Amino acid sequence: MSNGQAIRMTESRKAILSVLGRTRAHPTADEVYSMVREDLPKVSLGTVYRNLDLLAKQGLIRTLASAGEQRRYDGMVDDHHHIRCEVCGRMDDIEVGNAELLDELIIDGRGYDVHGYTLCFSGVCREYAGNGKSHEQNGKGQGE
Amino acid sequence: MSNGQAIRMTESRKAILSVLGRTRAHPTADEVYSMVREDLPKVSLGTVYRNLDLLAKQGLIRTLASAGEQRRYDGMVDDHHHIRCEVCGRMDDIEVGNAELLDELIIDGRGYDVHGYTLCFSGVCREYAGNGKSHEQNGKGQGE
DNA sequence: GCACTAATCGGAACCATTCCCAGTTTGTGC
DNA sequence: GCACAAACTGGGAATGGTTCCGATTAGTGC
Repeated sequence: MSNGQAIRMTESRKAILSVLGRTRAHPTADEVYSMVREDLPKVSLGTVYRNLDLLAKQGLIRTLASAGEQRRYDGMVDDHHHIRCEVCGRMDDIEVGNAELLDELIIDGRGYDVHGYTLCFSGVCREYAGNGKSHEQNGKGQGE
Repeated sequence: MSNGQAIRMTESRKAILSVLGRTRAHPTADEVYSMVREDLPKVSLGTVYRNLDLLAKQGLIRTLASAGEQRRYDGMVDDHHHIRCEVCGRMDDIEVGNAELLDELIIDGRGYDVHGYTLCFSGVCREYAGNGKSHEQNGKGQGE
């Protein structure tokens, strides 16, 4: 999915890639910002946003989906899926069987040229599970 | 999925349900707002947001996922899936085979109590397909 | 009608993200 | 190393979706 056109690898871009490469979390833009500032204290938030966007377009990182939530970024670009905690919003990788089954699922694409899909699970992470709170989001089908 | 506790069905809530019930589009909050204002010209945006949220919690409508995008709402709460145009952002329903296969897919939930999943396809709608523009988003796996 | 609660309005506040622009850095040809 | 153009950056302002808040209105039980 690289964009053909290679981009110049500046200090700030290297720092962003390094930050995303060495965390297994899926940080938001401002989390990336504060981590990058440990290496490059003068970097600006605008630069972080601009470069996250650019690196995602290049296919070097990945942007994760979650409606109305802050955008999150992932340094791993190979094919894997995620689960989001409905309580605290953290995201983890999740191991899934043969999700490529999905490729054969579409019956009627309504005239769309289908490129891909987002598959994101939702649930409650270990930290918040079983403490009595009922977090009934949208259940099966189309999570929040 | 209803919340047990029934809510009072006020004019503005009825109007929102009616608007969502008679469109097959998946309007954003401010599209709902302007449609509701045709019936109830004095309704405020805050009320629309509050009630969309409330109705979604009640399971009477559904909130649709799409990272960094405006939230969209759907009056159909039964189990179906969506496709989003990468160019113009519109969302349509899409017909999918036995997506309940997904229920058996999870191998390692990383300690999460898994509640459900979001499955949203991405592509280019009829209107923008085949006009030479290359819209290479994130392809297969984890769309934007 | 009265008291009480829930819902609403309108606008301000909030916050993630994008835009703008002057200044700096980088790459290229010499 | 020097000059030049293009790309990049920092800082801050602007934008736009969403939430919050105080005052007002509507609904409910008595």
